[in-house]
Amino acid sequence: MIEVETTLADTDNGYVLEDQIGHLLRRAHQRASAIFQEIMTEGLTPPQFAALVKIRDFGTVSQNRLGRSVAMDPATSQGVTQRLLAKDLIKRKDDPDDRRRTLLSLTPEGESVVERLIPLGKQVTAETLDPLTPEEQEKFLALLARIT
Amino acid sequence: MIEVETTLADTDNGYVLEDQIGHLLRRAHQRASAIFQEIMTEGLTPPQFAALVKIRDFGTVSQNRLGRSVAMDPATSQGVTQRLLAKDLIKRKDDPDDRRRTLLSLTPEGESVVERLIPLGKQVTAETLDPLTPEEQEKFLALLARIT
DNA sequence: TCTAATCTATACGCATACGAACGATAATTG
DNA sequence: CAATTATCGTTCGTATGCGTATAGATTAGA
Repeated sequence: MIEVETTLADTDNGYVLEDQIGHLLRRAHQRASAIFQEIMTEGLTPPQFAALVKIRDFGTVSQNRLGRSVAMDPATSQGVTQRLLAKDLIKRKDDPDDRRRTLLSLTPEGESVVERLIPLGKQVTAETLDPLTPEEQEKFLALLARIT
Repeated sequence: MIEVETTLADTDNGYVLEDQIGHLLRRAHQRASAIFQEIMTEGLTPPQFAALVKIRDFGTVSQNRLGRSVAMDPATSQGVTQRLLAKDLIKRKDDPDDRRRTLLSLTPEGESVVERLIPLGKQVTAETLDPLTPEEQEKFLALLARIT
């Protein structure tokens, strides 16, 4: 994570960067990603882990539908899928019913990896929320979900 | 922004992706960026606008210090600075007191752009927070700032 | 003072992230 | 049924964002 230095002489002007939601979201996301990288193994990134968990939930899913379910652009899905394929965590086959589609599913290794990493995922969530009390955490998540 | 499709058959397992703070932060940040793009002009990105505002606040600042103040890696600062230079919104000169440094400041055009765009920045913030009531907004920002 | 640690800017590689465009295929609709 | 539309996966271009490495400059400490 990046050490942030405070501005000493804010010329202000009615617009303080540090009060803007976009800037705060960017920094909070930065911190969450940094915690993820520290805790998670297998060289998995947050989007890769999210995709993996979702594929497990679906069992079998097209690349496009996977992308929609985790809020990834088709172009982004493409890259994430490629990297999971390269790690042999997922496999693909043509959809017999729709020749435009490719169906994704976990490999046996992918399944065991997901199961093994889910506890770490919970640890990431806990550490990211650590600065807040349990009540605050609940309140915060509820509000955050609404501006999503 | 990306249309998110809900999983129908969550095999769950004690780990629901949609409840994880990292995933929610990623999506909220996505949405905030999308709103920014819709409203802002000049082809400025959120980090570019943040840097511009900060340079205005500082008056004159080294590239490195600018980066720290907006939570950007030195490598990232580099790219953002390059693009602002290419748009002629900022200028650079060598620091006479420290030959490692380069001092950044706004060009006249940069100054007028910042002043013109700040109202749009406020609009972005307002729209991003729109799903929440004013009291909720205040509470949310306070909590968000603490996990930053 | 002279060396080691730090700081600054830069460069490269990898991974999101999105817009735009494209070819192939499906679905719709007139 | 033919023509238009929509969907799916892919590729290209641009912009963060971080890790790592490097080189020059500066500072701190022995």
